[in-house]
Amino acid sequence: MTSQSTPLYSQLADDLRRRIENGELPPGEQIPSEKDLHETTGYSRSTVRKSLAILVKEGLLTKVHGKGTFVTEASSRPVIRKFLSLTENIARLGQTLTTKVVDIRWIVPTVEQQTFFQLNDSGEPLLEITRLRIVDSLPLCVETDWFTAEFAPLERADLEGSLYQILEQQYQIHPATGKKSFSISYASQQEAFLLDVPRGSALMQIEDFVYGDNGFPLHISRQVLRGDKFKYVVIES
Amino acid sequence: MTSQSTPLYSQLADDLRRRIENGELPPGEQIPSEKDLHETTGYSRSTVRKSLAILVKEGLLTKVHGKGTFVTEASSRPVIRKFLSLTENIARLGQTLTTKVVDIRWIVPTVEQQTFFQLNDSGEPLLEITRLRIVDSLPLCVETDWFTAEFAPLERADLEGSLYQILEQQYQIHPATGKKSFSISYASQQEAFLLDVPRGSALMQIEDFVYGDNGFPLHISRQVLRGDKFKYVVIES
DNA sequence: TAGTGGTCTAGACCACGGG
DNA sequence: CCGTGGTCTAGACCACTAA
Repeated sequence: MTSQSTPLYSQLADDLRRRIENGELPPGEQIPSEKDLHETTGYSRSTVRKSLAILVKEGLLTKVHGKGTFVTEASSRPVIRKFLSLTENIARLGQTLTTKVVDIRWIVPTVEQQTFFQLNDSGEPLLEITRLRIVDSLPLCVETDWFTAEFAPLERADLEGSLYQILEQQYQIHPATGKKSFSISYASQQEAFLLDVPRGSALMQIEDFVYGDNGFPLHISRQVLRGDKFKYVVIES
Repeated sequence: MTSQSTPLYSQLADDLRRRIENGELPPGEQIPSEKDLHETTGYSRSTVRKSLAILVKEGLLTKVHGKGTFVTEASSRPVIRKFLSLTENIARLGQTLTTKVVDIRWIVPTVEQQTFFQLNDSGEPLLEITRLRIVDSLPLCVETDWFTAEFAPLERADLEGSLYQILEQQYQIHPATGKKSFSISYASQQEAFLLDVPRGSALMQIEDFVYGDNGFPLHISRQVLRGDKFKYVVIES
């Protein structure tokens, strides 16, 4: 009854994720066995297993064959767990993330952007949002996001928080899959100013091409961050 | 009959992967439907789906609801698909990767390394292998790998190819899960020389803490690469 | 409407860990 | 030995795409 059309395994995964982040299921704790969850939820074991697989992939749960499933120790959790989740991940580390909107404008898409968004040559512009993200008063990164006109209302949204949350709550869209690339770029004048580094400094550049869970292109994101001050960690499995 | 204890879904995934890399299933081509594969292989649809999920995760296949499953276009494939797979991924792009062993030595582990490998304070040394990897005569990265004494025979192996292959063939161990981190470091004298860049140049640093499929710590790898010349791409799903 | 992939079930047997 | 997670099956119904 939580919702109508979201799959059962997503609902169960969301529920467990919430209980983990609440502290109800603390790190190191063994969670109920698949059989238990099957019985208490009424879902089949396959469905339960699919839920757990999601959380294992996110690094929140660890399975041990023959023993059970455990909440991953905080120390070995990925710092950044999924797309656009800077906000919550920073919060979990007990640090504060503030966001300042630097610029919002409509731009003519590049060829690469046109391809990704499957735009005709109709000259449809893209919404470009540039924000500065600051951790504990230290500038972390300059993030630029591009959206299609479909998301025009974002222009008037409160962008000083988590874009991820806005997308979920106002559009019922969850970033699902995507392509992420890492490279090095050098600080432009604006980036140097915002990040408080010399112009031309080496920055880590992370580009995301993100699809929503409906399979359609959602947005493009480009972050440039001070790679000397931060590490970007991902868990693979 | 392909093998005895490897799961059916792995066997099917391996088979399809081989057919894709052979060119038998070219990029863009639609592969047989899940129902077809179920009938021709005799495996259940769930098992077939699990195989496909693996290849989708690796970026080799793309599913489209209502249409079918297709071999991913080469242009949108991840450059580096899994741990230690530089060799095969470069090969797929039609480029040649050569490797030169720079240094092999036994070193005293750092605290971080001791923790990962679960070493006692017995002073057990680690095998450190440093190699230069060159793509089409352009130096790509300096890779340093650390192993426990268990892998001492590596010292006398042919290290000018794929470490990944040696581990699979001689130790029957497959890199499975791990933690990867991205940051920026600056070229040391040796790195500058090997990569043909000025000393102090910004390099992309990728650290891997890799576990084998038996769940035990396998090795640590550190790569520093010319982030101005290459992008490191990962597919998320 | 026919064919595709997406979700879900109920049940079976195996492999591993620890008493 | 028991309880855990890992693999696998046979079948059902739904949602999407395209003719």
